[in-house]
Amino acid sequence: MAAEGTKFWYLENFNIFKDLNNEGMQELRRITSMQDIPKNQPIYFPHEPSNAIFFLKKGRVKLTRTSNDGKEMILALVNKGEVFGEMAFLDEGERNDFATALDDCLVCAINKNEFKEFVERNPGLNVKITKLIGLKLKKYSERIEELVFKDAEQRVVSFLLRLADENGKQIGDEIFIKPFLKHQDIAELTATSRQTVNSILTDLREKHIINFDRKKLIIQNKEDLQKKVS
Amino acid sequence: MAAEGTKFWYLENFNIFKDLNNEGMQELRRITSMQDIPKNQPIYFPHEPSNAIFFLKKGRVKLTRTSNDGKEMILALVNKGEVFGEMAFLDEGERNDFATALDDCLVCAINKNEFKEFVERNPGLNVKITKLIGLKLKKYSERIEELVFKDAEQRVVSFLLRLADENGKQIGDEIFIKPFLKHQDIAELTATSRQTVNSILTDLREKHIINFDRKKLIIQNKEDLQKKVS
DNA sequence: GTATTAGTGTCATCCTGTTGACAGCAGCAA
DNA sequence: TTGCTGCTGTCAACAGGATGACACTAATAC
Repeated sequence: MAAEGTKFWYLENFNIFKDLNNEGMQELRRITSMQDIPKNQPIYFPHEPSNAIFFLKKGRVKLTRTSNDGKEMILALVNKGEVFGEMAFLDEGERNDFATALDDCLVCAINKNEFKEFVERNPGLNVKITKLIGLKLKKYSERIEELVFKDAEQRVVSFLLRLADENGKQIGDEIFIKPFLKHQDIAELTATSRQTVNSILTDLREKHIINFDRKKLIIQNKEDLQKKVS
Repeated sequence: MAAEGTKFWYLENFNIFKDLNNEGMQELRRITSMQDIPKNQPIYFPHEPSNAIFFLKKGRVKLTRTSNDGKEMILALVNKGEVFGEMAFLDEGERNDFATALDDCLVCAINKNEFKEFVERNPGLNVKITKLIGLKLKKYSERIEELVFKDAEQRVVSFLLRLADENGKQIGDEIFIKPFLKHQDIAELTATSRQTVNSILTDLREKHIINFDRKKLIIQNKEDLQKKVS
């Protein structure tokens, strides 16, 4: 589902390291450390000093924030091949989000200071990092727009469509997404309640637009889904 | 109200050009063009090609988005000394927001391609641009958090406090903000309705926490205001 | 195999904030 | 001055969705 070769930079789910030469890759390997993170384990906490950026090799990660009165929201999902915690690069003093493994993950941690020196020696990375952050900016602005303009059903449907693009496999005329998420997570991603997510999903299932269980989601009729948010 | 000299980069409302040497400044001047934009006039439209970035010398600008069914929201307010339209630098093909002058403005437009070449010759700018975009990212993430966690009154109050920080003048123990905004604009900034903004402001006025008319806002009791969002 | 826990399905209740409607006011134009 | 237009103030009616409660089912642990 990756959109390689398109002219739109923000569709290239880019690996910022792909143009490095051999020495570059070796050096990069030297300043990184691999970590296995079991499912549901934290990767970093809010208020912890920001001293690394991460590259996700395997699994999924969620970045969350908690309100003063204990409610949770998911800021973003991170998929295999994506970078997270990149605000460390901008001298963010301490984390203000909370990164947790959604599956068993393999994470590649790069020390912030070593990375900065590395970027100085490989200045081509600068633009890539800027684009990476610009990409997140674009995603966030779309998120804001959604929260303002769309109702609960449209937000959930938009999320399902995004999920299909990022994690779906087309099989015949259906799109399979596996593993799925629990309803509570979808609620925290779309700013609704668990119950509302459930009733929206159930309703879509009754109309044979989607099907799902705890493990997977199947989009049976993408067109009808898209009509709901057009 | 600017927080110069603080250790937090994201509080430095920074002029990305301030460390340029003389030649740099001269060259910069060569590739920019000044434009007077009268109040309420557009600066750029959605879907227009993104071929310049802007530096606001005088006045205020709003960046808005419109939903399919015609509703408006304000993505950000831009104050004197700030950069906007910077996504052009990242090869955004066309604008996806709408920039309008809120006052009579003086705007400095820098051609995208010439600016890119300029940055290549002044690589110190790279990090500054990245931080600039990172700053917006941080602001947007806070915005999302607000939309998810806070109710209408808290969102409006948070906005007033931000406005006080960015545009307020402390006189005695009161903070003056002038010019103010119309209620409709505040509604579009805080994702509420004009009527709700009005009733919130009126309520705060009755409690002698703020005072306002069409021209100005006075914050009489910042502590009480802060208590509402703590 | 059974117990325990985590997640799902469903409902009635309530409440925040939207909507539409209209009156009053300020500011500008002629 | 008169009129027009855009903004503010207020209210009643309505609705989308949150909340809490509880039964049910799948997954995991023992």
